[in-house]
Amino acid sequence: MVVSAKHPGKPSADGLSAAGDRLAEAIELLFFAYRDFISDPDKLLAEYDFGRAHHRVVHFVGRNPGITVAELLNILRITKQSLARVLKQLIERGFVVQETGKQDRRQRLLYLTASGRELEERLAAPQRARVAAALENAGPGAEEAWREVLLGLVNDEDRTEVEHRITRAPEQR
Amino acid sequence: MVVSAKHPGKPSADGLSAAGDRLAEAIELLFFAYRDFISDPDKLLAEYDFGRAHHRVVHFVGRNPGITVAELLNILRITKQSLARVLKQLIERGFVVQETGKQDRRQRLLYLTASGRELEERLAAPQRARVAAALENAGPGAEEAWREVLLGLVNDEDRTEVEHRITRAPEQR
DNA sequence: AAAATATGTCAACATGGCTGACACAAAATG
DNA sequence: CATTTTGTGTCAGCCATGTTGACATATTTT
Repeated sequence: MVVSAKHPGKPSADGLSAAGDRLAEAIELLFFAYRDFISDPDKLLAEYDFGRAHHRVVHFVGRNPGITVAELLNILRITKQSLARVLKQLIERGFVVQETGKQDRRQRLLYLTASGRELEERLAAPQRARVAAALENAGPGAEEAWREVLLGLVNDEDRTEVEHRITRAPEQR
Repeated sequence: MVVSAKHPGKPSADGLSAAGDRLAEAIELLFFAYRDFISDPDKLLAEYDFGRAHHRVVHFVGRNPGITVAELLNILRITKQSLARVLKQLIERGFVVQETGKQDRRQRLLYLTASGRELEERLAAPQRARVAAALENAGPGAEEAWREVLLGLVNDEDRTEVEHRITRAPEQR
């Protein structure tokens, strides 16, 4: 094979810089993995007339009962107007409830209802199965390495918080 | 600490099912890692008045010179109408060129121009740096495990293709 | 000659981001 | 106690990017 001079091929095509491509491959792999990973719950969400934004809220409220709106915004990194749209629907349709904060009565603490927990469980099941299968297939020890790399991808200034969030019991309010 | 009976806490809060939560944590970690990973190129894209959709096209055309529209659609898993919108802009502004296929003259083979390659490089740089830092920090051997798990997350029916795509030289046309 | 394929395009619509402005209650501060 | 700050909600409008459906054209395959 000859790589066209007019249109250079991928760097590795000439066999000279294959090693330098490993990063590009890793980046691509992350794209493919995420593409399929988030595709799981879509059909189910459609049944509820919900979208991926609803999924994220249900997930993080489920994992952090009593989370405040501000904390949720900090996790999702979206504007409060964007969050309000989906949150309103989840509340109206009885998947999420709000409670006024005891210490700080300005806060609206968010909780899943029984229906909300059921939805969360149904959404999480295929993703858990997918991750479990991938981890099992990769053998023992792979999970630790995998998690360490993912954590390393998080912004430096957010890493501590994420680290706590995925291990810590929910903060008290 | 006492978990409210009215609003059950996360499963791990009672210390009884912490192990079962590992999957949920892994799922969350994937969310956080991807959230920050894709945030890198956004500022740069804004300078060009482009979005993430343009980024994806530039990336995959750059990595697969001469890729057909159909192949690109299969990678991105979007409709041809969605692709057409961003592809048209990339072509009009001189980042991508099309060439009629030699064997099959119906095909439009896609290539980056010099500007396109420059854009691709500028977009990829921060992501490569992020991944490189995460891998280095996780120590030797972590990369292999990380990749294996990510590959395991891909749909069974797509795994072989993805595997080839991230290692193989571009197919001939 | 007819059918299938690769691509392009038009139109309309939905989701979920965004900015900017404003309102209100509660808490924190001087 | 008066003032400022904070947490939240909401209205209005815009934009990017996904969707479906229909149709056109050129080319290849049958």
